Amino acid sequence: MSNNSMIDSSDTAPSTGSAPADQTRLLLKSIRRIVRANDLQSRALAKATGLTGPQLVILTGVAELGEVTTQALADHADLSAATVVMVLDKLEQRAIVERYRSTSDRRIVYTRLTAKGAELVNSTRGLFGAGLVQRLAALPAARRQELIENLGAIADLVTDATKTVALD
Amino acid sequence: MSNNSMIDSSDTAPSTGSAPADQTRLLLKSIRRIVRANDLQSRALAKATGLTGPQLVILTGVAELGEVTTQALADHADLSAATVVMVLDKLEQRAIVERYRSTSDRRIVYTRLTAKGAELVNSTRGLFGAGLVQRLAALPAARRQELIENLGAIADLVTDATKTVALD
DNA sequence: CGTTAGTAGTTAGAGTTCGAATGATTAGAT
DNA sequence: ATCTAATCATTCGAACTCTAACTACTAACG
Repeated sequence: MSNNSMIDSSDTAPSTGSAPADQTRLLLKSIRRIVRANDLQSRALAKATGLTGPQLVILTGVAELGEVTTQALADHADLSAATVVMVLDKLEQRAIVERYRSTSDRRIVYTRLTAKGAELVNSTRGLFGAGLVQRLAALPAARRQELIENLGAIADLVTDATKTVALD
Repeated sequence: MSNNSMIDSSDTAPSTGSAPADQTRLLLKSIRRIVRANDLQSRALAKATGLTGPQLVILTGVAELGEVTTQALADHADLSAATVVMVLDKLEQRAIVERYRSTSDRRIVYTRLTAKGAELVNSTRGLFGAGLVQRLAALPAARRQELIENLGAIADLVTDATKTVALD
């Protein structure tokens, strides 16, 4: 199970002493695992429900936010506006949402659920991360809270770190 | 800032009582943030170094594992074998790695670094997640440890949850 | 030996994602 | 009033990812 491969870290460790090289590697590994799980989950969801992960995310976003602009939806879903547009195109084709331009400012496009969309939300919302809910529920409340808070902290950390790439 | 949109949670909450619906939503949100940060970081890295995220991950994997099979690399990097092959194709084109078949079992393909690849690893390894390292180093050691352990636990959780999609 | 099953790697096809460029519309300055 | 700058949404091009075939090869069993 455990592979202590004894990699030569040689002189990679800086003199600062804190040098969490192994910790960083571990963290990056966990992130990749999470990213992959997310992808796999999305595909499985698509097969099971006909809606992919992002489609469901956007759909839920529209359900929660009501009449909503594209950009607001992008912020809410943590996706770029371009991606949101693509997802909305598909949802609109299937008459799950509808879009219309604001009359006061014709640049703005609002999105809202159709009746069909509202139905769909109710029937699929429970499915969204169902396995996760079960596993979370199995944990003590305090532990659950701890995990979620720490995950949020990590998200802050990496989001922030995105802004620092190669500043020499 | 806070939008208490008063969504009708109506009867969605099961009778179990624990029902961490909000917690789940929060967790999924954090996951999407992490996924996105990962993507953005990869693109920024590509622009800065000419190597994309996955390319660097695989490259580092080869550096750590030495002579390594495609599948072992896939496991190490948390990617499918297909993706690894595609990445290796590109790295091989650029003479960063080389591949050769095993003589004892001709199905097996080993990958190893070229001299050029070894050089590249040394020059870019520090760049990999540099922003993250800084931010981690700024934290107290105990806190750092806590975050990393909990992230690992989350990764276990979601990896595991992938196997459960829609079992009624 | 020869057929069958299993394994390692690869290719094909479909889907997501982003940044950059574009079009339309509005707000602001002169 | 008009010209310029900013804003919102969208389209375009490139990259990554996966699963599901497919090929090549080895092993196992009669």
